[in-house]
Amino acid sequence: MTESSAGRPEPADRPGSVGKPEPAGKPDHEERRRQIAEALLRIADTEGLQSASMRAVATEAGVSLRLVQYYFTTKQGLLLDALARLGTQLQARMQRWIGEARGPREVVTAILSCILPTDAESRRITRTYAAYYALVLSDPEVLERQAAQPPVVLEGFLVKQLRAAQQAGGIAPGRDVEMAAAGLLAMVNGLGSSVLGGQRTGEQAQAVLDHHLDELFRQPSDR
Amino acid sequence: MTESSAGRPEPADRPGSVGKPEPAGKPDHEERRRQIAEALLRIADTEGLQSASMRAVATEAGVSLRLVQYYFTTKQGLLLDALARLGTQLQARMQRWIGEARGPREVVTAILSCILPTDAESRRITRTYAAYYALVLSDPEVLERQAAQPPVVLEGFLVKQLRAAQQAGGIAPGRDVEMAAAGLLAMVNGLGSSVLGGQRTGEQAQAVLDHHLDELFRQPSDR
DNA sequence: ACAGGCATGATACGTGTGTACCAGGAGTGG
DNA sequence: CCACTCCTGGTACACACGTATCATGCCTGT
Repeated sequence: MTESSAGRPEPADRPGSVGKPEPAGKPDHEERRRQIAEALLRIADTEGLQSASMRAVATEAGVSLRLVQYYFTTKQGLLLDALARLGTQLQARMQRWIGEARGPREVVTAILSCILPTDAESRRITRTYAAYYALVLSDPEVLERQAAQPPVVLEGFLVKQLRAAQQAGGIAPGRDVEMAAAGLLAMVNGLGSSVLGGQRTGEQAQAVLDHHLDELFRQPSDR
Repeated sequence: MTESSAGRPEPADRPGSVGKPEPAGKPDHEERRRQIAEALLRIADTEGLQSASMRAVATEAGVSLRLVQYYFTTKQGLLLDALARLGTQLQARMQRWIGEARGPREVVTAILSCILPTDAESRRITRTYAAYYALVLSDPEVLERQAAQPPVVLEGFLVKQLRAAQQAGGIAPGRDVEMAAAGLLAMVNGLGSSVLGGQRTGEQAQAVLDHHLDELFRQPSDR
């Protein structure tokens, strides 16, 4: 049952991008898979994963049930593939945000606040991740690696950035940046949950984050 | 569908605690309900809510399916009742922890670290809450009030304690205690998620929390 | 032109679900 | 003793689910 998302036949001989933009003969496998997986993610976002049956996904994607079965043999395969795509989307968003940042402090701010559900895209991503959360917890081994990788590598990256900011003099040298990184990441995660739960708006969450970043980046001489 | 957990007939004439500890004639309604609801929570903890069918709950509780139906007419009723009980359990645990604390700082520490999944009881409670999380998110209005109440009142209480600590001189007067409370609570929530996700041990999460509490309670003269 | 395989549609199957129905036992007030 | 209400067991129903099966179209290589 360790079926990876690359377990399908996957013709392997991609004809490249030569002419013929779709003569309705050979459909683009990857495009189809994307279309179906995103339908699943859309349902997970709006109605939760428990409403994402194979039939519902097929309807949402505008294809027949058989097609969903064809491109993703089993439901678990579909769930895993969609989760991987969600991870890719988040990663792309984060790199986009990081790219616009100048200097270590802005990079740190970008990393953290790009996860907060403040705009439509991040709300969607966060809600969808939340939908997967319970599933990942109850399915111990299979999904653990797939989903537990991002957080740990992200935390390492954050530590690196904080250390850079510290050496540049933006953070007091006495600070333990590993502890700070772990705390900030957990805080952002928790803030996201509270926004999704309706106890806070995205702007309020952002304000809390900003406040703590100000606190972290305050020089001892500022007081 | 706004059926509260008190929607059952509820004989209303509790005979008090007079003699007859159970002649197998009239069973104790509340005791039965507790037994069944805790079976549901046990399943939610170990296998997730999606495995908590009426039949599974009945088997786990050692009663017939009909009994579960009898005491909780509908499944939603059972889910809500069990969630309310879970909240009560967490509240009881927290008051127990707070009771052992002397001084405002210890109260704050107790509030926060009693949520962290470090011992068996808190692991159980946290996992079970996590199992409910997706359900609450996808069911907007019905469950929102039931579950969104604790966090907001808890945050208010935390603010009060932090302010007390601040006036007692334990926290620098310049600190915004409301922001600090929101951040800490979110951080504890996020730390709990990471422990459940297996990225951190309970002890490591506790260490992160302690570090940030040290930071918050540090006097300006300490540096 | 013809086989062969890829792609897709319609439908069936077995299972598990929440809930409803019916029948009977046990205690109690008249 | 007789209804009467409160409990409890067994079972049935309708439905939704994931998956499997059969059949057919359409493109491609030779």
